[in-house]
Amino acid sequence: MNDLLFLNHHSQKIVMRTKEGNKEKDILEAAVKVFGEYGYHNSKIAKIAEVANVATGSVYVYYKNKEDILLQIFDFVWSRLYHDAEEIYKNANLSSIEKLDSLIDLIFDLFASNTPLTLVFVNEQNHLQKSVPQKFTPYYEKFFDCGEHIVIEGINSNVFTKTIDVKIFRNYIFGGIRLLLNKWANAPDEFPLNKIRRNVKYFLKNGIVT
Amino acid sequence: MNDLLFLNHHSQKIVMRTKEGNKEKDILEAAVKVFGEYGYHNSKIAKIAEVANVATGSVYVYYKNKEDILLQIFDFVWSRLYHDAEEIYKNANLSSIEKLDSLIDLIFDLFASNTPLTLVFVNEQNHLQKSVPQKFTPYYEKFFDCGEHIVIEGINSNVFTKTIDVKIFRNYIFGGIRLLLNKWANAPDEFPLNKIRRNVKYFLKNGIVT
Amino acid sequence: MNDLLFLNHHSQKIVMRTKEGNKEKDILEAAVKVFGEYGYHNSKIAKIAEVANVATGSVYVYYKNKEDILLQIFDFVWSRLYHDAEEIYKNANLSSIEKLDSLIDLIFDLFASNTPLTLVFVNEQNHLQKSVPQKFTPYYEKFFDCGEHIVIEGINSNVFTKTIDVKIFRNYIFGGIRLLLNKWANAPDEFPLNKIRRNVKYFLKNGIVT
Amino acid sequence: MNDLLFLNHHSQKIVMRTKEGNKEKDILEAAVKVFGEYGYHNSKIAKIAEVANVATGSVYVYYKNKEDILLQIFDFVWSRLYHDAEEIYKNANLSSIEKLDSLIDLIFDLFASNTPLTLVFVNEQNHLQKSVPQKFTPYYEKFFDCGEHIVIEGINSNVFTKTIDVKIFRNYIFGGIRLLLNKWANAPDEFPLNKIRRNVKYFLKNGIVT
DNA sequence: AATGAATGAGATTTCATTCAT
DNA sequence: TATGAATGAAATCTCATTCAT
Repeated sequence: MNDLLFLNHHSQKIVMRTKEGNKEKDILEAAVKVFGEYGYHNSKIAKIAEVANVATGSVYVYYKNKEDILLQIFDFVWSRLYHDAEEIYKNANLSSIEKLDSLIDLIFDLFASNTPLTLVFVNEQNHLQKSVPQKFTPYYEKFFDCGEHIVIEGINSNVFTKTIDVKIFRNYIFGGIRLLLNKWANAPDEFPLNKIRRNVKYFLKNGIVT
Repeated sequence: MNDLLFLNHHSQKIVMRTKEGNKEKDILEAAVKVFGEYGYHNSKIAKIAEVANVATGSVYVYYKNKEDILLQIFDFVWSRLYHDAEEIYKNANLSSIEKLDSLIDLIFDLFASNTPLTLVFVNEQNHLQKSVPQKFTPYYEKFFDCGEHIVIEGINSNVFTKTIDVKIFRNYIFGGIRLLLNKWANAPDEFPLNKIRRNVKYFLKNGIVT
Repeated sequence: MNDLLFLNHHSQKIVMRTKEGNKEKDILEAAVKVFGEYGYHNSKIAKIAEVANVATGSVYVYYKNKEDILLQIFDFVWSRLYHDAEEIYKNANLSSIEKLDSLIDLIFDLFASNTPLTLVFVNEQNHLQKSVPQKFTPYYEKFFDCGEHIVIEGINSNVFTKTIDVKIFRNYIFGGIRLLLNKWANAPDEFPLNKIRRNVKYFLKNGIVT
Repeated sequence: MNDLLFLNHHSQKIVMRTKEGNKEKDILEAAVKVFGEYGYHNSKIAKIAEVANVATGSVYVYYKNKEDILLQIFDFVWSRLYHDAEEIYKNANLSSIEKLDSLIDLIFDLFASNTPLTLVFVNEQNHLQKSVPQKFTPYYEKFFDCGEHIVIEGINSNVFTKTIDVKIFRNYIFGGIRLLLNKWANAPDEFPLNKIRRNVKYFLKNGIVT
């Protein structure tokens, strides 16, 4: 979560990096590491507290419960993705193809420097969508709507084919990217991010038939 | 899991369908239902036993532990996929494109009639690959190798482009299909399997640029 | 709870006293002791299990949670009181005064040999009526209705005075008895049960004015 | 607790009513409300602080711990009751019967305007007498001694019967009143205080036999 | 093989109390 | 005095697994 800003429960920006520390942020970052390493269900609150260098009880000062922590992580990620995606969508200087490429870049750029966050992102979303769908971040849908609009624009301007179903297409790409991010996070040397990025851009535009 | 054969721990075919029932198979099928509905971590052995109509303790007569049940499910699925994929691969009457299409069909055909199995397949594999990678079914790799060979064949015969990285391609497709199967299993009307199948075949061959 | 029968969750009589033991009953009796000694809120499930000579988890095999145990205790007591009270009420051979005296005896007889049960009875009912009133045993109201009917009978036959409000009277007596049972349970020598019993019968009939 | 004086830890009268407020008193009054509503064991210090409009930590500036707050409440109540009872006892103008009636009135008058205080009084005394008997307010015993003396006076002057045991009698009445106060506090319309008062005075003097 | 009662380790969560400011 | 973030001990409850029958 490096140099990124994010918002706490009261929508105040958490940017403090002073000596006194920022426990809310420390805990969230620790949770990302722990969830990333062990998976949500095998992660213990005590371990998160230990990694965050706070007492167990302190976790509950900032987060309602274990699930809430995961919820905040996804809220952070999808909010970022959505806001950046919207900017791309609104950018009149970009062609449909460029917008789609930028969208791909956006995702890879966000995760490029944060393996644990990637692991949480690719592995734990199902849990939340199953268990507390009503509380799941609204940015998720908004992001996809944004992507959909870009594709529809491209179809209307005859750059993209009419043949495809947009809803299916968006899930197809996202599923593909998600699994590739997973592979990268587990074996960065075998699956270098830039190679993945290049291939994905090619696949989705041209397919593989010569 | 209907009319499919599968193998027990001693690699004996389980086909018995006598009156007394086949508890090993009953338990596995019950587990698929329960894991599919609640997710692996929220599934209780007692619930699986109840659905299978056996006593809790009986589950441990046939399976070492909870994880082992999941392992057997994936072993069954990937074994099926691998064996069928190999047949396609070896079929001299098919072109590379036809083989690739058949591979897609293979997957969709397997899951078409079994929503719970689909849900387990798309949601719970990560768990096993994280937690017991060394025990994970060898058919998984074999299946993908098979798919890879088909693509390489196509590249060599100039039907498929050299531009792509085969390892990345295979994960890209599989990730896309996996997420789409998930969507279908949760909302079959919104995501009809045949529409998905048709779109996927188109995407992977042609991409979306006109 | 000595030689009394009581019913388990499935309304089966629990009378077994064999070597194999009867854990459901053991736990309930242990709970009476522990609740009686420490009070409900300061009683630990682990302590109850220890006293009952079972594992902590076994408590939850038979009881939904801590509150459920208390609920079963009160259900047992009030069911006993109600059923015995009804018999008295229906007994045509007794005068109204004799019925009232028998009602008093009934209560004292039930608790006479069981100090811990008395302590639970006099100290912990508030908790349940506050926290889970909807689940509280129906025998409680039924018992009091019974007592009320006896008093009304007496009023109608001019043995008891019209001056009183029956609902107030019933709570007055019961409150008085409850506190006296408490005193007895804590200091049986200072407050001998038979002396209490004799006094109570006198008070409620004659008052103290000469 | 309205216009009543009470004493702080150093036996100084707390009467200050300045703008800045009187936190010690605010906290005690808040505690009465919170204990009354939730019961002692389900009341949280943080909630008391919130109701008192002070910080959590401030509670510990004035009270040693949670139990101490309850102790102060009972000390306040029994001190009031004792001092007023003593006045009645010493009043040479009253007959024994009048004194007894005044004692009843005393109790009802104290609680008449303060439902939460009543609830604490009738529900939480057991807790203290069990858990910290050595620290329980001395006014409790003194109040009862006072009542006892009044009854003994009556017996000696032949107004009250010799038949009764005074210790038992005092607990009987007090138990009855306590339960009735409870009923009133929970359903003031069903159990109007004056009706209760009238009935209690009648019962204890005349009993119910015509 | 089949059972299901019994186990007990373990994890989440709560909250009275402390203490640095 | 006053604060309220931080603490961490403690307790309830869960449930995979065992084992005597």
